[in-house]
Amino acid sequence: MARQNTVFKEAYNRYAVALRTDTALPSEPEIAAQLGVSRSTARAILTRLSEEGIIRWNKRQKIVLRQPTDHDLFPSEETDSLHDIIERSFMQRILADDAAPGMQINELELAREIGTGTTSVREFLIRFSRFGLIEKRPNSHWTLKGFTREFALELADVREMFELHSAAEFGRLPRDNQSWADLAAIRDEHHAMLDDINQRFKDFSVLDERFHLLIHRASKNRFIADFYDAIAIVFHYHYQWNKTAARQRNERAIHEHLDYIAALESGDQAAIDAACRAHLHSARQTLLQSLPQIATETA
Amino acid sequence: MARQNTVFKEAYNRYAVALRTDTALPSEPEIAAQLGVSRSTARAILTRLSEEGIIRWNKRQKIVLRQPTDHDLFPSEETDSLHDIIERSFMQRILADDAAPGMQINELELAREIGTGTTSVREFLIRFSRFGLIEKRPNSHWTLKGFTREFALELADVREMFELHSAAEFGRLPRDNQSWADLAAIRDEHHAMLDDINQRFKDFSVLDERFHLLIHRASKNRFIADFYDAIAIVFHYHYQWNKTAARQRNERAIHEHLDYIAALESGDQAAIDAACRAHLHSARQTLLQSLPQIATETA
DNA sequence: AAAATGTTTATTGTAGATAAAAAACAAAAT
DNA sequence: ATTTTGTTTTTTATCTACAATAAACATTTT
Repeated sequence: MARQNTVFKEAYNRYAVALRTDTALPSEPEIAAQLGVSRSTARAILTRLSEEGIIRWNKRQKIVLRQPTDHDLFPSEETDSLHDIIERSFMQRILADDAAPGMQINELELAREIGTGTTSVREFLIRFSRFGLIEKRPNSHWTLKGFTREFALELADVREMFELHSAAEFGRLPRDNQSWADLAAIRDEHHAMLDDINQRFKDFSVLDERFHLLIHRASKNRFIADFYDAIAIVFHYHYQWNKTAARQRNERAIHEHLDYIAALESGDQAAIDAACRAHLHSARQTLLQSLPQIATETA
Repeated sequence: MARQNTVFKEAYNRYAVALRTDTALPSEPEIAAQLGVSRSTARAILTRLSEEGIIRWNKRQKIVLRQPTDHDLFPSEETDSLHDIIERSFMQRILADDAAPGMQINELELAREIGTGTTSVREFLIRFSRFGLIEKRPNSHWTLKGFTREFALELADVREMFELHSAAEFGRLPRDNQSWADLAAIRDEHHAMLDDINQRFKDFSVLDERFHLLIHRASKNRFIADFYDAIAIVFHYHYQWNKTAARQRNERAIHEHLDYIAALESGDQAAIDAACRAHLHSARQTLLQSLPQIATETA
């Protein structure tokens, strides 16, 4: 097998669930653009929908005959991209308790375990190496550096430098910039979450990511944006496996965010700096507390 | 061909040139450690040296019979690692005048031109992408973002944040730390270069890199260190193709370095901050002036 | 016993092949 | 004339295979 058609299957599912009986579908290029795939893939979707009797397709005429059922969709195992499968599987391994810093990472073993070829694993590891959690010795194995206290501190230091910079830039944005409207929307979502904190505290991490991403976008700096992507992925998996005192921690963070947002909206650089520092300081504490207690760097 | 034996050939050359007639060679593990290769490769080297009549080898006895000549060495084309070949070839392309920002990068075409497989090119591009000069659209081509004014400004911003941080950390190092001795040595080299500036101004870039690397090491932060690696590679190629007003520019930079070093040695954080800012400001100007004038981002 | 050499095994680095997906080209319809 | 559909070509993503290299194991030497 050279390549799985996961792009097709995933897009097919996405398109099928949105279909409504008796409606007419747009042109092929439009469908392709909607789904973010090429027209070739869009046509493959239409072909399959037609074969399954879900639409009647004749050149420009595309009529939805019936609503697709769950039975028509591809199972979720077949729609995940190989990259995502490897990422999940790998993160699970390195965040597991038995993954000690200094451990060797074997490409072939990983590939066999995941049920994939070595090339994909190699490429994943190369991409992943920019997060600073693994390191390669040339012509030899990868080494797991691990989610240690040192890692957390180094990450937090860079994050603070970048976010102070981005926040200051944000404060300088002209008032008619779209980001101010986005910020106001996010502010309102914070209030809404706070009103129903007991039910919704679990949704905070998504909101948190959106908030910080908005701030970092203001810097218009590709290195800062890339670094925040890395942080977001690492945190995503880390907090998924380490859910401690989430309710209280998140409520506190929401209040800090609201102070921070108010400072941004005031446009007062000193206030922005202070509010940003306050939040980053407590974010650092949260991160350090979430670390597995055993893990210390094996220099 | 699965893999070229460039590791062997490069290490063979390195070892051969250091041989002296009538000396005895150390044990295999020791040779391997000296060269930074495995014992397997070290043995391959000894085998070849023996076959060529350069040494007499019998178990522990390894006597150098004759000095190897240039004729005994492998030609330099055969000793470069594939990664280096691809890197050079690629940098040449993207720094060439006809490489306009927004241009597509074709893996297969690049591979054919370099005379290598696509896998190696792909892996190179993935690694190279962290420098922010190229970008990938999933399932589609790479795009050259190019050495533009935007790139230079974003790079300079991050560099300044990191170096101000590292310089402050350097100032806090205990006086018995090895870095202070290294700094003094580099200070002396600056003076020596200044005394003979007309002859030696071309060697400045190497000294410059060592100086800044020493500072960044003080931060003990893997993200800062990695970023400086990226800067160093980009600058290495960039200044190789853009040699403008090197004499004057370098002399000025040496003076700034000496001020900066004096500030570090004083331990006065305010002085360090000021000297660091002064140098970074002029480094930014140098970088901007070295840009090709045509290149502006195609958003 | 510890270190060196001799031998075998495991792992990485790279080429080549192939299906999926994108992109380009050609013909038809508004 | 522009957009849409039909068809072909190009390019990417991924698997498999294999030589180079590293690493492990076994034997010998000091």
